Amino acid sequence: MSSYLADFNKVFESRVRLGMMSLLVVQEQVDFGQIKEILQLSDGNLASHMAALEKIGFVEVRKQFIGKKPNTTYAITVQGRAAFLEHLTSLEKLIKKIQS
Amino acid sequence: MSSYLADFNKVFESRVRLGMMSLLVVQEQVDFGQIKEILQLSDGNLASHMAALEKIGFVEVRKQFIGKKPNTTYAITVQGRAAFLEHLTSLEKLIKKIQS
DNA sequence: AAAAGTACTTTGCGATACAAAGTTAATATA
DNA sequence: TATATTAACTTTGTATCGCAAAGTACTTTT
Repeated sequence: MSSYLADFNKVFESRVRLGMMSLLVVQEQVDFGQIKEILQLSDGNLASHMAALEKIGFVEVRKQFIGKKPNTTYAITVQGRAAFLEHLTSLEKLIKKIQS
Repeated sequence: MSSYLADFNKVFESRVRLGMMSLLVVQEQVDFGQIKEILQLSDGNLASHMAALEKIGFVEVRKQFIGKKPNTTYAITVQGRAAFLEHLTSLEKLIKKIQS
């Protein structure tokens, strides 16, 4: 791939993962149920995309019990935040390049 | 998919097509060879992604001869430009939403 | 005891991305 | 005139992806 597009992170070439990161970057803690509802995902789809973000260290999982119910919350990591903002920055640059 | 991400055009969820549209939106005429070199694509990959953009009416093909050599140039269509700018606009909105 | 909730994992399939090789048609070269 | 080259594809094959649906494990509610 050319340097023209080198800054775009491949992991963000997915609406689902883009959506997840968007949620996580604004809200420090988001749980499974919230993400599922907001992004309208099936359990499996949510789990697998989140696993991908986890695997590369962009997201951290926190498992706890709320009352008697299991609860899984996700949080963005420092690297995840950096990578996502970098990605958005290169998109912004692209937009500006186009507008000028 | 949630309304949160509904504005993102699926056809632009590809670095190659994103790159092509970026080139075409700033430069009215881009030919096969230029795109190939700038985006570092194989002939086949270029042709198939461009065919996808053509098929949905975002790009127009112009075939001509330059001297005695065949030359294929691509140009963005009105709809293509509109759709791409819309896509970028929703990304901008996302960025702003996040920054606020 | 049965049903439901939470968070997955597995399965299976259709779509996608890509390189590599093959194709077509013209031109240039030996 | 045979062969190689160039340009622009198309075809083929493979690996990966995205997703729904079904299955699993564990717990709680009925």
